Amino acid sequence: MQERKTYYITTPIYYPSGHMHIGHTYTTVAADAMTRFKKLTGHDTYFLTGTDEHGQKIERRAKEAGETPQAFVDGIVAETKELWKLMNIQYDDFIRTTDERHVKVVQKIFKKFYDQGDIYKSAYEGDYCAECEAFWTQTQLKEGNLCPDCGRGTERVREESYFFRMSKYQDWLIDHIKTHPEFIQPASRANEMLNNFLLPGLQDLCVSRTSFTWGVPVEFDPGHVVYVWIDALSNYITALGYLSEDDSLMKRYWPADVHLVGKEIVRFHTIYWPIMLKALGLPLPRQVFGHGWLLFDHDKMSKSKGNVVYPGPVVKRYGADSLRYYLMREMPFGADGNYSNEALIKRLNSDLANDLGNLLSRTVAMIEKYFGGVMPKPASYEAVDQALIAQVEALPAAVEEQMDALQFSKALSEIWRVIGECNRYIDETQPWVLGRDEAHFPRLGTVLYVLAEALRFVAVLIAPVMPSTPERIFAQLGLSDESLMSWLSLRAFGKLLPGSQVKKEQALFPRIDLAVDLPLLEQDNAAEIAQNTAKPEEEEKAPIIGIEDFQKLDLRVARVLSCEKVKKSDKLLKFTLKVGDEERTVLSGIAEHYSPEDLIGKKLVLLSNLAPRKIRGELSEGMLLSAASQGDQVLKLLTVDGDIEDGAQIG
RNA sequence: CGCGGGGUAGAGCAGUUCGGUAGCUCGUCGGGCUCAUAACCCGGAGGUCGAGGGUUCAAGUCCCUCCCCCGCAACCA
Repeated sequence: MQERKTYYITTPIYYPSGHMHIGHTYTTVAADAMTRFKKLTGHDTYFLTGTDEHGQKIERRAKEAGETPQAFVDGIVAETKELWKLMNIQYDDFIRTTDERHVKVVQKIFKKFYDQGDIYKSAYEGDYCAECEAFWTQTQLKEGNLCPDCGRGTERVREESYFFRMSKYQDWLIDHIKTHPEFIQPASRANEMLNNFLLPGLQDLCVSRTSFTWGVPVEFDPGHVVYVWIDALSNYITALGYLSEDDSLMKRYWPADVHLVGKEIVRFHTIYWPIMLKALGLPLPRQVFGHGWLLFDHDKMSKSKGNVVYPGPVVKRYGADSLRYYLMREMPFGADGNYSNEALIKRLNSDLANDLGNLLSRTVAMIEKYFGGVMPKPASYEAVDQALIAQVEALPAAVEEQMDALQFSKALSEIWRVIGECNRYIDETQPWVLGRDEAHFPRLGTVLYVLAEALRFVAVLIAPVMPSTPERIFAQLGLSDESLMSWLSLRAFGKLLPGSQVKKEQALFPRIDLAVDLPLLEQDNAAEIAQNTAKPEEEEKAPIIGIEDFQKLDLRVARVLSCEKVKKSDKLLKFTLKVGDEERTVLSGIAEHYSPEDLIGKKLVLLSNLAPRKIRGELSEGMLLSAASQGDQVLKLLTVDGDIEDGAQIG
């Protein structure tokens, strides 16, 4: 017996600092659909997902919630697993970076790298934002050394760290990418990696930290924990038992066929990860597929903007299959796409209710009406039948071709094209006319049989994306023989057995009233956002201070003499200010909120005794005060009420 | 000139590899049908393909210049 081909697919391991939203769902559904398709076509599949649970941000969130980091992530992970269950996701393994099996192997890998000279000890210096766990360069920081991402303060940190010698493997990797065009998909991302990172030269990568403890300890150097790269990326092999007592899964499934990732982490998977694998002497994954993002109102989903969408409300109303269909159908896999509840409802109505659901409904209804619910026997096929049959028979190969390229949307549109053909076929053959005369019943039976058999093909082919729907279709068609629900059964048209009892049931996908449901969906989602952000997002309260602390600040009224945009910067404005008889240059990161010409002559509030600092090569002598809403959507400069001379002291 | 992606009908998108009648879904208007979930089928209207220039018998597609939007710039799917 020939051994079945294996297929190993992974999602990224998600960061459980908050609740999983529809973006995570998108990736995971894609992996699940792909796994189900490969299983259907006879592969030995393995589907891995999980969570990346270490790091300072988790440590902090846990503290805010008054929990230990482990208890905190346990809670999120439990919810995540519930969500995947709700979405009908069938993963083979859920790896957590806090699993002992993972931790032990990460330590072994780290040690191995160190022993073979890929990792060396040095020091890292930079401006660090503890909230975002990110180092920023001077040019990236906002005025006042604020983190460009979250707007909080950063600190200058010098930290002893271990580094990975990336440059050593650079030429090998460039060669690999160039000689394996299928490795990075879509192909445009390969150019991005080459031009942005590889060809200019790789910097050595910082792979340990001492500034926090919530991570995998470096065994041979207490105080260090393994930083995200080696910890997180290696999940794809630790889950298979690499370097453990039982590595049979590793032998069976590695290298992975596809790592499914969002486009923002393509870099880590196509540069760091291959280099790590090379250093371990392991083969590389065959493909890293960087898919696009689900945008909301053409904007990135983010909690601070309050535009996150959670899958719960949609699934509760319309079922997991509906949401899965929409996610896989609406946009080409790889490109960004817009999510909106309105588009969702329209798509469900037209494709699922009108086209597919109604096709089944009218087919079954006619078999009941004209044949007492007994599946008729086909007589001879006419040209119109043969044309449809040819399309149906060609469908599995077409779907397979698109699925193999992870083009879910195209695969589905192939299926729906045939569904459209079936609806047209009914119009052409006019079965209700045939039904008026018993002499035409053989012909009528043929037409209905062709439709039922076409629906069987459709039901089998949509199963990877919509796993619960096929059985509902089969039930109505009176089909219970499982061998007729397989991929192999689609080799030839006409396997459906006449004589079975069909049964019309309630609509597969009832039509949705947009006007009624849209507000309800938005309401439910808003409620979920509120619930999910209630606890952890509380702002830290500033400590109570005495007047003497306040008096350290020298606040002055400053008149804007001139103001211009700083070149090559999106956010910076350069001000020349009159403060009494002094002139000052100050840079401020507010260009997204103000036009320079509108500010000239205004009287603003300046913190004048802030230590000067170079920003973009210019010396900034002070800081203009402003008020900002959360996430900086709205930002307003402070000004004074009424007229007063510049230089006046504020207190 | 930091890098990358994008700009095609009212909306959302395909088509650009390799030049040859500008297409799909939704919406809209008209017609058909009555088996079906007010569903289905046919047809119409609607586009200077971001702007300008060039190559060519022929440009959405190739070349040059410019404008606008988005993302990335050491972990947001």
